[in-house]
Amino acid sequence: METTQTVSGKSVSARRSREGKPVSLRDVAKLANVSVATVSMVINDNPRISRATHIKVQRLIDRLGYRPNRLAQSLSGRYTQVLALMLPALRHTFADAYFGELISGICDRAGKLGYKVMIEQAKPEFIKEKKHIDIFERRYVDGLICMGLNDRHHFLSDFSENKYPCVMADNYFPKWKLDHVVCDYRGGAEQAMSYLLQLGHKKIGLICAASEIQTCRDVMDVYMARLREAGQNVDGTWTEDGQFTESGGATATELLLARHPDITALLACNDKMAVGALHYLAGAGMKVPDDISVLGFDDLRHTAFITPALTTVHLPLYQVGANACERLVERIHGRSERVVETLPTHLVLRNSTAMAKNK
Amino acid sequence: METTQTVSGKSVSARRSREGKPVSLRDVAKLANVSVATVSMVINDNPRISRATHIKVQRLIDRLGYRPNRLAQSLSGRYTQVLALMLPALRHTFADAYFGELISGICDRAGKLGYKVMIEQAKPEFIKEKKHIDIFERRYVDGLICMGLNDRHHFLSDFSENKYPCVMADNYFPKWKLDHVVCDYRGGAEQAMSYLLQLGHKKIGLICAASEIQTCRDVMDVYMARLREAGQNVDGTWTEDGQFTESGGATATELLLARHPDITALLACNDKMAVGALHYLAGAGMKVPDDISVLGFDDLRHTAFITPALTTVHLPLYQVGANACERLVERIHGRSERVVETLPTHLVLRNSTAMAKNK
DNA sequence: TCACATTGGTAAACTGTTTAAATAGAGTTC
DNA sequence: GAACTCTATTTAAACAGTTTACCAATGTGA
Repeated sequence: METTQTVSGKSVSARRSREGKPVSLRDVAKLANVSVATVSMVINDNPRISRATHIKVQRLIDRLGYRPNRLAQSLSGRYTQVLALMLPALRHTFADAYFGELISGICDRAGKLGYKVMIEQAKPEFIKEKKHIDIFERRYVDGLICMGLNDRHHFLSDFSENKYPCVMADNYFPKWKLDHVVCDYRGGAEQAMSYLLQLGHKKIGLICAASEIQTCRDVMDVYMARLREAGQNVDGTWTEDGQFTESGGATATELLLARHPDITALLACNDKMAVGALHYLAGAGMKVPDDISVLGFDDLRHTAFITPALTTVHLPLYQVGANACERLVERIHGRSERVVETLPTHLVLRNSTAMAKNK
Repeated sequence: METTQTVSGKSVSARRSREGKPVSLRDVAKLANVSVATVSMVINDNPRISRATHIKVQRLIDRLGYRPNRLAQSLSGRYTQVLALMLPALRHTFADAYFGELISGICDRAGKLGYKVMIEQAKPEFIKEKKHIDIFERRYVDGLICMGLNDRHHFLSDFSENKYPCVMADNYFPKWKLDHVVCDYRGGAEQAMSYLLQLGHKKIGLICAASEIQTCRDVMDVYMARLREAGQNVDGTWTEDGQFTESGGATATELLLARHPDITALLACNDKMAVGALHYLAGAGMKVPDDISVLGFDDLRHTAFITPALTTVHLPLYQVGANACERLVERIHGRSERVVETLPTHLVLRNSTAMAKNK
């Protein structure tokens, strides 16, 4: 009783004990007449503390509004409970719905697993100064999720061999042994090509992008294979780089149609380029899907609302993000086998595709 | 010389001294034959250290690849050099290009100022558990930038009176005295309305959104005022809530046209709703801009590529993010006057608007 | 030549937590 | 009643830095 009274008479509801300083473990310990170790064990629900002590200390903690300092916790503990997200250093990376979906998945899952998420961008000087290693060595984070990177990001080799917990989201790199969670781009390409061929299209142009990205090469491979299977004689002139952007997609469309005016369908490696294609075609007075079909990849939310609504391969990006996060946390907790996870895609039929016209 | 040899003979290029542990300040001090205080001062460029010692120690630091542990630095120092971003807990927050632009601006500027950025979402339980205060008290971050919040987020009152450094990005709350950097929504609305009136439109519908958001109310105010000035007798039936989404915008358009079939122009409070309006109109067989004009707010990048390309009020969101970040850092460093910054907007003319038809 | 200031550096205290080892005390066994 | 367990708790050493008070060795002025 004595103790309790002293306590309530002191700094209760002040939240800050010694002039302005936040309440610390020591303050709680002193007022509870126990050692700091005891308080620490109470916070961490250590079963070695008796029920009575636990309740007594917990009550005081609540009263004082004590909150453990996470810097100190991380410093003495093994983990920081923070993950980093590595994004490419593009002009307006975050305004891109593709990354947005991945990030949404990651953040939601990270929150559920008790992790905070920190943002990093793979700027040239960031890599040059080895900051990607810094974030681990200086104890900023426990793990890293990378996205939007390509074969030229050699720094990724620093993460092979389990040196630091790191997972690739919707990307993979055969030349480095890294964990990854990706969409099944080959499967998606199969679905897209089967559908277009079924609709009677034979002259199909491909708007691809960076050949330094494996998933993009996968789509190209399947595209070539399926067309050759169908007896078409495709070569490089049926393919054009759209740089993953709307304007790039528009330009690529223009070039492809200039070379092959008889094209009846276009397959784009992402939705932004497909939107660019639609934009160019509208400007050029070609009707989609009557004159030409356009098929995208991603299923970004807003492409359902444009005119014509885009037929596209749905990529489970949110899920990829969530799973990547989950796998990363497993790795942080000690899993040592490499993770290679592929998530299925499906076709979303809308209004930008139709039967091929007999030209 | 003796010392140098010992050094090179020991753990140079190992980066980890005592079995597996990373190099610490103490390791450097020992090998350099100076005190830890000296090494600390070298790292922090403290002028009390002589040129000679500085060079000697710095060389050793480079050789050993020593990196100061940021947890320890932050624990003993005043700052963490981390900022938090508070986003609303929507379904796929990050896939939204509006937030994306703000975030891009914040991240770029934060990086330049030497800050890391951490993500938080204002989920109900996050607020209930006072986690928004936790991030400060538990020393996760030095400051906070909020976006996409509204009048019902009462927890914001915890940030008035300079309790913790916090800045609102593209939002403001008359009822709480908070720092903010916003776009000039009133000015933008003036530009939009002037333009529509100039084109001869009189029957103008407004697709607004959450009335708990001041910037939205600003647009509505100007809309009403300008129409009344023009002799139009507007009331609530000319306004419909589109919930900031494409589908909401489509539904709002439908309702507005059902009530007022003579509407010749629609003003939407954001681009997503404008896109939704275009979507509905295309489906309903109405030609934009011939039958009806549509004007948005935001200037999201992709709205230049849809058909018809959207006329919209450009909001300098990237800049708002960057400035908010800058103001926040100033506040962290001690500025005490409140910041209220408004950035100018401008109209971007594209193809979704035209002269009013004489109905 | 003495008093005093300046310079460059060090030892020790401090930040707030975790955790391994030590210990006190109660309960059991022989 | 001594020896031996448990159990609950404490002590003290990490963790890896920063900061302050202090000290020795110079330099300067009267």
